[in-house]
Amino acid sequence: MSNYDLKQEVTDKYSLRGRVFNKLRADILSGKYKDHEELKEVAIGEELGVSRTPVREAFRQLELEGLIQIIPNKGAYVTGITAKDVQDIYMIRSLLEGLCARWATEHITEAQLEELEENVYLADFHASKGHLDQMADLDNRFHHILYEACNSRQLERLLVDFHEYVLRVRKKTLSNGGRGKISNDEHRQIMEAIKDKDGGRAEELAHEHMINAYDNMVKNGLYHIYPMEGEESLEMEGRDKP
Amino acid sequence: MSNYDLKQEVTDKYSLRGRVFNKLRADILSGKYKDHEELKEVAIGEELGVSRTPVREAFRQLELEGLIQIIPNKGAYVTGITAKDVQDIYMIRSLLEGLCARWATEHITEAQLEELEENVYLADFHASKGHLDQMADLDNRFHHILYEACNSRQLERLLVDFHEYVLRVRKKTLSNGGRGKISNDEHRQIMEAIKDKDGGRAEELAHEHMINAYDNMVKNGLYHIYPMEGEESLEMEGRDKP
DNA sequence: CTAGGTATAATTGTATGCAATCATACGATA
DNA sequence: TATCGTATGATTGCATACAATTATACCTAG
Repeated sequence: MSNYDLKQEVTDKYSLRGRVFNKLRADILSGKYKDHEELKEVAIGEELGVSRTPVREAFRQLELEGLIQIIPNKGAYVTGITAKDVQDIYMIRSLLEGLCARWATEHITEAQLEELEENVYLADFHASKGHLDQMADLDNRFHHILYEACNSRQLERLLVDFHEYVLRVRKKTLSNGGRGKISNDEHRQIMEAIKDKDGGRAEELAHEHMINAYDNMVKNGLYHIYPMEGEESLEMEGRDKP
Repeated sequence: MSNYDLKQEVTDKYSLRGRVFNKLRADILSGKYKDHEELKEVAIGEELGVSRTPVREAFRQLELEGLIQIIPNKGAYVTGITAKDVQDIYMIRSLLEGLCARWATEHITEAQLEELEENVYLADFHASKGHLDQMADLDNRFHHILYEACNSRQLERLLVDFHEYVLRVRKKTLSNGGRGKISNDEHRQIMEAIKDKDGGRAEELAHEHMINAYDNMVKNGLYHIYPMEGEESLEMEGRDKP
């Protein structure tokens, strides 16, 4: 995986609850826990070397993210994620990324615009060199700048969430063929539309960018639902297990 | 308030945690807790007559909904909701309701379509009679049918969530002037577009319907952010407080 | 042999205790 | 007087104990 770390994990990374949450989410999205599988508090707790309390708190959050369903007094059941979910999310994202680009056009600061330009410029360089990790970082960063620039807490929260989600089921999308270069060209167009204060064009370009990304991902089989491959293991590092 | 109950509260209503969650969310959205106010576990717990455990679990969920921010080892702080949040949500919703209508056109069942027709027909009657509560129920139900009909877990989850959200800050939007009638006319047009299998038109109509609803709400000052008025009190009914 | 019921086990829901962390106040020192 | 350090209190993080609920197994009656 790349060395890019989202600035804020959805929940804090250093509490037990946060680590349980992130681990379980990763395990669900990566397919370790199968659809409809029951998650038992004590079992999870023992596996991770923690008590039921942080496990329960993590469950509550996973439920709100739609990854598990909790039936009161019965149990927590994995909801999994299907290929259709991924497709739907990309379609939803394509609309929202468009809206985001439009709003960003109206609200972006000079500093943010400059960072966008620098991002595109740098990505051009790394694309030519085939530096995949850096490309992935810059891609993530590009979108996050727009999320911030759109000046909407609500939209930013949604998009950050979806982006997170997608990162987990996506293999290195940019690593194949010329998509890295093409993707960055699309970034450049978006950036220039924003620079020109052409919100409508920015919206349309961002919209298409997302659809292209999805098409490319599907066409090349670059995403998994339940891969079972040795993804980054998200171990509970730094804690002694009794 | 109307006698309409969302089929599923976001979290179950009869556990202590669920009641704490719903109560806190309502109190935040209704303005009982002001922006940046700190929520203390013991204080909330004592107020509601429960221990810290269910309060903590409710906090975790409220954090994910963006209503509070939890700073590890420090505390939970209310994020509140601003007029801009409401506006943004309506703009986001207008896009997603459009997408929902389009997808619903492709996936709606005969039974669902029939319920839509019945809904519009009935609403016409109640509109002429000025039955506000029934109008509100039918309005909610109309949208929920579409949420189900769109055949997308992801989109449904988002829209149900936003709808819930909006219900809390909205006074009786349909109660004024002729909006009830007009709104139902828009519903009819959407329904007919879906019946005609014209997804594009359904999308556009649903999109505009939402923008109209927002405009009407704002123009008439029919929503509140921090009202302090005697909203339904969402008491923790059915539990003895020691 | 099956249906129903009861006892028992397993699991979740809640409360509480203890440890860790953070805020505050007070005092010592420059 | 200002600043740093320490002590104390408040608050959260986690673990565990107990209560309530649900699932399972076994036994009995028909």
